[in-house]
Amino acid sequence: MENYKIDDVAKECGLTKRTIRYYEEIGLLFAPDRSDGGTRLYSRAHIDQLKQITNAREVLGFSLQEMQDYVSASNKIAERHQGYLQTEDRDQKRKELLELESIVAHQLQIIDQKLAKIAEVRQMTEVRYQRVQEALKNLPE
Amino acid sequence: MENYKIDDVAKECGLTKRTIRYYEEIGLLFAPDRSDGGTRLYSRAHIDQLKQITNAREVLGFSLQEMQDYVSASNKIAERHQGYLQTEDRDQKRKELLELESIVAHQLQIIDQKLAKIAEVRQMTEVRYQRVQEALKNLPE
DNA sequence: TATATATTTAACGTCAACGTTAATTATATG
DNA sequence: CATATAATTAACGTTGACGTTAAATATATA
Repeated sequence: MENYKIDDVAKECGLTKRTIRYYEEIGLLFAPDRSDGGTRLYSRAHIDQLKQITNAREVLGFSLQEMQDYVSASNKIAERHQGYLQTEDRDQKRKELLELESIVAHQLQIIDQKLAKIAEVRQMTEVRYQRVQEALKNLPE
Repeated sequence: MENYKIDDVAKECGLTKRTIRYYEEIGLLFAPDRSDGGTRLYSRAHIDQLKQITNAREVLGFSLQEMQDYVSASNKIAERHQGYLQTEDRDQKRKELLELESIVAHQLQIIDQKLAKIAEVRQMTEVRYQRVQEALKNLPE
């Protein structure tokens, strides 16, 4: 299992080292293991998660605060799916799942709104592009 | 032709008055006519343009600086399309049009990248949603 | 026309999301 | 193993995008 140092992660994810430490500081990113000397050692899972975070942030336009909720929800779902957290009582479990369902449903709703809006903007931009093309065609030689 | 005051515009566009003045200040919005007393009087065109700006900004994730370039290009195209700016020489005209073409083509490219990314994020979110649904179904009564 | 409400400019304040710097310690390399 | 390069924490700095306040007009309304 390979290890990556912070600069490797930064380059692969297109972020700065400061940003990565900052994300860890505010609890957006899992703290990685450390070497004996204290150097952060990342795994591929960290890199993948970081990429997902920046991707989601970019398309959703969320603040880092909002991203924490987003990430928190998806982590809970991942944990559950891997078989952890199976010890609580039924009512508690159901309640938590229903809350997760509502959160993720809301996220889907936001995403779909974004999709609709971006389609609209694309349409308007496309029209502009065609106008420029037309103007170029109509230019006398 | 109706006139709107800044608070009407703010409400319809979902912005604050400060934001609208700020956009005008940095040249993102055309300065509207004023009453004799100095009160800003907006037309429907202003409102429509402002809505387009906020829409595009939201989906593209542009900074206000980047939006200026975006708006500047679309304004040039609109002017041209309405028959202004027809007096320069052919080479100059062609050069400008080619530059506009490149700018708008780039915008389309960015939009399509966004669309691809958002589709990816939607897919992952959808998977999470299904997992929650599944977990709810598998809950013993 | 008096008065309440809204608008204007100017200036300073704020907050998120990092950037930058410095001093210190780790790790890699000839 | 010496030394160059990289990582760490801590702290202060910066920047974009407005918020807020104040003092002076303008506009709307009883």
